[in-house]
Amino acid sequence: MKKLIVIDGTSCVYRAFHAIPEFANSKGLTTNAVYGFTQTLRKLLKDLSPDYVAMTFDVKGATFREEVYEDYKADRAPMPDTLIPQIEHVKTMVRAFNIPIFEAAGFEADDFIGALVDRFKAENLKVVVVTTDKDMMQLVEDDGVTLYDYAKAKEYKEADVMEKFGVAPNHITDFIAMAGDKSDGIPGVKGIGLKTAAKLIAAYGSLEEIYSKIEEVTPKGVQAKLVAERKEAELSKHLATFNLDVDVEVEIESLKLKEPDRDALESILKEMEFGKLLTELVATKTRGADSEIEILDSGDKLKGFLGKISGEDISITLECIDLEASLAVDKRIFGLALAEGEHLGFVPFKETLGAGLGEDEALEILKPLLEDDLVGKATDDAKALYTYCSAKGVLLRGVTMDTSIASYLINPARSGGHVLKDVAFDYLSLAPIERTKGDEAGVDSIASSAVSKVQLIEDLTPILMDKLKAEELLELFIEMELPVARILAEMELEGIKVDGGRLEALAVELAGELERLEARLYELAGYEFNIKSPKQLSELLFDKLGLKPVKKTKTGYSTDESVLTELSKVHELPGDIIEYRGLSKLKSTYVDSLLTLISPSTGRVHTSFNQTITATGRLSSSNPNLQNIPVKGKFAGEVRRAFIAEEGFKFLSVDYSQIELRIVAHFSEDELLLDSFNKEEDIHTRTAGEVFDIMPGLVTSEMRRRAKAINFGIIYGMGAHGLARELDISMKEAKKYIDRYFERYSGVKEFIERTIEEAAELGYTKTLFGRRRYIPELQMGNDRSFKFGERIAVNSPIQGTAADIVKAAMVNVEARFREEGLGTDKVRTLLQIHDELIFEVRGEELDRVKTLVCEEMERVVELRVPIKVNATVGADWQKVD
DNA sequence: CGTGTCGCGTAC
DNA sequence: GACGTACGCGACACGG
Repeated sequence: MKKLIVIDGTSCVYRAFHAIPEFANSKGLTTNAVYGFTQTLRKLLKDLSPDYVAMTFDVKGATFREEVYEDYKADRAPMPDTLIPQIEHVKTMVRAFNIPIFEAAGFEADDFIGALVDRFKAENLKVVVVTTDKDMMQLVEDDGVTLYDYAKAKEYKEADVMEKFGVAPNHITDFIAMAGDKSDGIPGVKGIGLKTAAKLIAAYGSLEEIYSKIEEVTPKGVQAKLVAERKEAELSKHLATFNLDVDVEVEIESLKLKEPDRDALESILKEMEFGKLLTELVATKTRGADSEIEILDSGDKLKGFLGKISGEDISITLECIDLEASLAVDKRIFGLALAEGEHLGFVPFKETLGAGLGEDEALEILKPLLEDDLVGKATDDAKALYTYCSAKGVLLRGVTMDTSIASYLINPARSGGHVLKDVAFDYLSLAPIERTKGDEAGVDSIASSAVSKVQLIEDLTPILMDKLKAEELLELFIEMELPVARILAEMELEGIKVDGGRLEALAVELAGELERLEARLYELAGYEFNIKSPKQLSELLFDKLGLKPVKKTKTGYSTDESVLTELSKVHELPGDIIEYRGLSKLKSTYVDSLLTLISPSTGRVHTSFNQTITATGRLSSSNPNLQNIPVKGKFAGEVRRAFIAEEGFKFLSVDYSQIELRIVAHFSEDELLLDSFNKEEDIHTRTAGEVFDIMPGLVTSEMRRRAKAINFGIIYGMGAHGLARELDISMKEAKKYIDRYFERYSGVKEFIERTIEEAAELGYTKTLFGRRRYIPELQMGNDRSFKFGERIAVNSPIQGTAADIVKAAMVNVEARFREEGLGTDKVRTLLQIHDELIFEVRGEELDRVKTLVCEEMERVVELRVPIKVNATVGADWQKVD
C-alpha cells in the first residue's frame, strides 16, 4: 500500500521556532525556524518514507471562523517579528524539495488537510497526517488515516485517540463543541470539561443527539449548562469542523515525491547559510578542467607554456604537501599550477614526486614572470606564495588577488574560515577536485587537483574584485592587506631567536617549584588528586573541604582565579592552587611547548601570522602564539629573556600609546577626551579627576586604577556588573561611576549610541579605513544576543581601526626601509602585537631606524588627537618593554 | 586511539 | 550571563 503524508506546515514552523534558540545568518536574518523546519522535513521523509507528500499552510486573513466568531484565536499571541519573514523562506525550501503546497487566503492548513484526507483516503492509500495539533484527531480512521506527532515520534490510530480523549475520532468535533479548545480560542460550554464531554458522548453520541434527548441528560446541572449555552456549543462544533470547501482537485500522481530541485535547494540553503545541510543535501559540482592540462615536466615544456601566456595575468597556486604541519621555512611542495584562460599547466617537482622538473630549475625559468610587476598574479594564499618565493630567492611581485583575504574583507566573521574550497563554494558553487590521498598519489591526480584550484582562483578573481569595489574595500585590499601579506611572509621567514638553553634551565626550575607545590597541596588535601583537573579540584574544595562555591560554570562550580582568591581568605589551599596553576601554565605553554617549536634548521621560532581569522581586522599568531607571551608575573621576565636579538643586533619595540582611546576621542569628538589628549595628559588620571570630581593632583593610585578600568570598560562595552566584578565593588557603586563618566564624557555616550544605531540600521560596523564587520546579533529578537551585538558594535570599529592603523604603519615603515636602503642585513620586522611592532636592528642603525619607525607610525593617519608611540631598545625581549 | 568541547589563563 | 579580540594547554567525554 502506498503512503501519502499530509504535513501541517504551519504547525511545524511554529514548533521549530519555539524549540530552537534564535540564530541568524550573517545578514541578520533570523533563520532558526527555517532550519528546524528543514531538519524536520528531512527526518519525516526519512522516517515515514512516503510515496506522496503534500504540504499545507495557514494563510493570513480572516477565515470563516473569524466571521462567525470574532474571538476565534483572539487570545493567541501575534506571530513574533523574527518569525514572520521566515515563513516565505520555509515555503521556498518546500518548493525546492519539489513538494506541492496547498494554501489559500481565508483557509487554515487544517481545512486543506481535511479536504486532502477526504479526497485520497478512499484511494487505497495509507494517509498520515503530520501535525502536533490535536484537533486533527478527528481525521483518524483505522481504514487508513493516522496522525503522526513527529515530536514524540508517535503514530495515533483510533485506539490511541480513544485512550487520549475517551472519545472516538468521529466524535472529536462534538467533544470540542462542549469541552472547547483553549489554544484555538474555541469556547465550548462553560463548566463542561474534558471528562464530562467524554462521558456525554459515550452516553449519547453526537452533539445533535445530546440536544435531541436533552431532557434525559443528568445531572441537571450539566443539562442546564448545555441548555444555556446551546448556541456556543453549536458554534464551537462549527469552528472545530474543517471547511472542506477548498480546492484540492489534484491527481495523486502530482503529489508523488520527487527528487529536490538541486539548484533551488542550493540557492535557498546558501541564502540561509546552512552550510552543513548544504553539504549533506546537495552534492557539489567540481571544477573540471576546461582544456587539457599540460604537465610541464621539462624546462622546454615550461618555457613553451610561458611563451603561450606571455604578458597575460595568471592564476597560480602552490600544491603543498601538508600546509599545516610544515613550518614556513621548510615548506615542501609537490609543484605549482598555472592558469591563464585555456592554458592550464602543472609543474611537478622532481624532489617530491620522483619525476618532473628540478625545483630550482623550474623557479629559475619562472623567475622573470614571478618578478614582473606587470604580470598580475592571482592566488589563494599570497603569504604562502611570498614565503615560498622569498625562501627560494625570488622576489615575487605583481600579486593582485588573494582569494582568502578578499573573502575575509567581504565578510571577516565568515564561519569556517576563508580557505579556497569554501570561498569557491560560496561564490561559484563549485568544489575543487580532491587529490587522491595516500602514499602514491600520482602526478596526474595531483596536477588535476592543483589545476582545479587554480581555475577556481581564476573564476573567483573578477567576482571578488567586483564585490570589493562595490563595498569600497578595494583600497584596503590593494594598499593594505596585500602588502601586509608580503611583510608577514618575511616576518615568519625571519623568525626570532630563542635561547633554548635558558628555556631548558627554566623548565627545570619550574619543575622543581611545581613538585614542591604538588607535595604541599597533597598534604593540605590529605590525599593525592589531579591538581590540573577543575573537576577534581572542585570536588576537593566544595565537597571535601566544604567551602562555599562562588560561581558556576556550565558543568559545575567554577574554580577560576577570582574564585580561588576569594576562597583563599578562609583556607590555605586555594592560594597554592593559584600559584601552581600559574607555574604550570607557564611551563606547559611558554617553556616546554616553545622549545619544541624552535626550528632545527634556523634555531629560531617561526610563528604563523594569520591575516584572515579575527572578526575585527587584527592579526593572530599561532604555533607558537607570540602575541600572548607573559609580560607580568614572577616568571614572565624569565620567558621574555629567552627571546634574544641576533649577534650585532638589538630589539627595537615601538608601541602606540592609548591608541584605542585616541580612536574613541577621534570618533566621538568628545570635548574632554580631545582636550585631554591634545594636552598630552595622563588619560587615566584625567578620567579619575572627572569621575571622582577631584583635582588631578589629588588623584590617588587607587583612583587611577579604577579610572583605567572604566576607560577599558568603555572600549569593551562593559556594563555595571562587569565593572563591579573587575574592581570588586558593589553594582550600585559601579553604576554610579559609569553614570558619572557618561555625564562628564557626554560625547562618548553619544558616540556609543550613534554607533549602535548605525550598526543596527546597516547591519554592519565600519572602521576608519572602511573595514566592515557584520553584526547579525543586532537583528535577532533575543535580548541576550542583542546586548552582545551592542558591545560588538561599539568595540569593533575601535579595535578594528587600531588594527588598520598598525597594519598601515607596517606597510609604510617597510616602504621607508626600502627607500632608505635599509635591507634585511640592517633591520627586520619580527613581530606585531596588536599595538606594537618589534624589529631586529643592527647596532649602528638603531638611532636612525628608531626615528624613522616612530615617525612613520605616528603619521599613518591624521586623527583629531595626536598619535603617540613609545620606543624601547634591548638585547632581549625582557629589556625592551 | 583520535576528536571535540570545556575550563582556564595568557596577551592586547 | 553580565568585557571586546585572539591561542592553546590539560582534562574529559565520546565514538570507533
